[in-house]
Amino acid sequence: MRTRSSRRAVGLSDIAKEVGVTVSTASRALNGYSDIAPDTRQRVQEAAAKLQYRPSSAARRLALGASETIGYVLPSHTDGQPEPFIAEMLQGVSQALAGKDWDLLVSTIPGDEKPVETYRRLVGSGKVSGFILSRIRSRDERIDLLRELGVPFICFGQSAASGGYAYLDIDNMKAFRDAVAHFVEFGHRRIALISADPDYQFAEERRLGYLAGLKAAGLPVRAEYVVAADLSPAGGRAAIDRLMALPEPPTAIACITDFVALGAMAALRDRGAKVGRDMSLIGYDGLLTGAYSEPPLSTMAAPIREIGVRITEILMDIVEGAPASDYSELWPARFIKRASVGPPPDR
Amino acid sequence: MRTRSSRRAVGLSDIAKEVGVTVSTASRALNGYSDIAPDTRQRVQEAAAKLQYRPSSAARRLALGASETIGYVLPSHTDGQPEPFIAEMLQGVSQALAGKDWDLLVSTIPGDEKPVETYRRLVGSGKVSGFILSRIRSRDERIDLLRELGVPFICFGQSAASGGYAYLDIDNMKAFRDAVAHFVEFGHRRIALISADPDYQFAEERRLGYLAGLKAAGLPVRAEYVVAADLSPAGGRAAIDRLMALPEPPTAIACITDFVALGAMAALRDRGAKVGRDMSLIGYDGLLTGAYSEPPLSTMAAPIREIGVRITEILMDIVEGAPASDYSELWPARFIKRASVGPPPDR
DNA sequence: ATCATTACCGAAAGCGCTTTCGTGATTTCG
DNA sequence: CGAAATCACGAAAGCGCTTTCGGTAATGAT
Repeated sequence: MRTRSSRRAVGLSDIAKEVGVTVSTASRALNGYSDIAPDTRQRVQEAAAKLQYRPSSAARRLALGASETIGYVLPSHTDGQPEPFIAEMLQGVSQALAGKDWDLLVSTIPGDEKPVETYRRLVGSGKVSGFILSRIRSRDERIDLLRELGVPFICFGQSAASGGYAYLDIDNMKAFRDAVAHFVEFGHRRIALISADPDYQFAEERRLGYLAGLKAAGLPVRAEYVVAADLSPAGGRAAIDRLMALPEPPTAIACITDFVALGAMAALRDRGAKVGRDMSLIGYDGLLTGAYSEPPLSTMAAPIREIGVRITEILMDIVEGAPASDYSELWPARFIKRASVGPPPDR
Repeated sequence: MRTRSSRRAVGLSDIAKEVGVTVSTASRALNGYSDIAPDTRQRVQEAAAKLQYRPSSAARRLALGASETIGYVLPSHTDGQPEPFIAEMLQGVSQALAGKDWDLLVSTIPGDEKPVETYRRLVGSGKVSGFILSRIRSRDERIDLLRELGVPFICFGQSAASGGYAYLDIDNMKAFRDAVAHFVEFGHRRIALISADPDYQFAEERRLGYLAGLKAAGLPVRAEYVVAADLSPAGGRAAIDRLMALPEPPTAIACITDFVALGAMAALRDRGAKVGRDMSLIGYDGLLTGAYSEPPLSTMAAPIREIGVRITEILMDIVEGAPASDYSELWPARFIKRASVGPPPDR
């Protein structure tokens, strides 16, 4: 039997007693009110430090009516494994939060619940005072809901809906325009795109970028060169099957995601095609594992972690009253050249 | 100017009013007290459902003195990217939590803070009522701290410290014994291990398993065949450099982690060695990307997500009073045979 | 020296819920 | 039929903090 810490957590009353003031004075001293004598404030602060005082977050939240926590609902992965960018994102988010002593609440959508219900529940119980949304859909009902509820949120990515909300996005169009341009530089003319459900706004933007790239190069658009895939390696595999079954297969493929590109690469290998020679590939995300594939995967990299940090800073501003519409940032993707791109094979 | 939902969140008083009882009755009705007339209870529940009542979590926590949230502190990755298993783990954890309406609080260790301080802070403010610990060290001060504080926790992995705490672990020893046995079956006799900081208990266990495997096969132990690496692809690369510089390099290598194995694979490729023919490799984790490397990586897979679920269930039990020492589970890793293992090259 | 400020702190209410206690109404039993 | 037991609910305190309000003492102005 261990001595179950019988000592209750130190509360405001403890430090008040220590200093010889009331809790209200102690509270105001700690919270920077001006009607506190400098000397008193000092003594309160010292006592707090000495006694290792940590305000009860529940009490604080109840009194304040604010939860000081931001929520992130994990995207329900279609495939077996969650997308790799999540952990990195969370790292950035919690890093930004730690500085202000806010919390990050991570949740999933229970199988028997509609997505919006999860958000509604979290808001209703006052657990969360702001959300980070990712994997935005062109018409995203989460945005509608949170707007209606008046709950602050920020999107990693944009929706097609009219503005008035905060977002931070990678310039998807430019990224894929650049990817195509890169292929073109190598002499490719039959360039395909493995995309995803066009309901994902980022997929749509990347497709637009792809089209813009073709146009800039004076290349024709071939409808059969754009295939939608699941956001997983398996999706990439399936897409390759379709693309290679074409009478005139492409010689280069821009992939919606590194994860997808990895699957595409494996499928090509199975078919005996050597990536970087028989087929060129560019992915998107900048996954570390992409650097270790064979061949290493060229990619448009997004600084997910930094995005997590920044997006969180913005969200905290909004929760504290800043107008959401003031915030919209578009960051460039960074092209990482590796060996998965080469000239088109000679006929 | 949107109509900032002026309607306050519906509270217990609202449903009490609706039904015509007091809040105390409503509360007891909702919480299953027996001194409530069945009819009254019914009406209260209906009103709660109708008004979409969600108890204020802050108020509840304050009154209850329990936070009903479990904490997970992200391991501070040495390398650039966080380890892939994290997202999957979190998925499992939050899934298990969702059922009981508990929360998952994710945090990081601020750069200027010692790890234990982060835990202490979270406990002190009453934000967390139990922790999930991963990447356990043989002498892990987090364990000491939480024990001293009397805070429930469960380890994914074991520490060398004496028992009395709950853990769930993969049978690391067996996994690596099996890996070696697998190599031996193929005729390998020069088998190496890329390990990690032996202060990680799992690294030590895997090393022990490796040694047991050698012994079972009557193979000699060669100290130079065991090298420690950073838990990243770069770590794998560096390890290969050391191993291949040996006068008599191994023909097979068990890798502490798939992530590490991927780096090793790339390094071998750079050296012109073909994995599966010139060198055999087995990893650990069962990462999806391992299936898409070239060649696909054989691995000892751990069902991370399920582990997350189970570990959370156990932790909740403990928080609710179950004795921690009752819980210790050892799960087997599942061997996934892919193409990275072949017979040793002929001399 | 008197009155209006200003500086500083205590008292107290309240955040929304849980839980103990007590009480009137109803039932049970000798 | 009266006393004891049971039932169903209301009243009220309390969780630990924040914040408004008021009051006393020290300061300034005249």
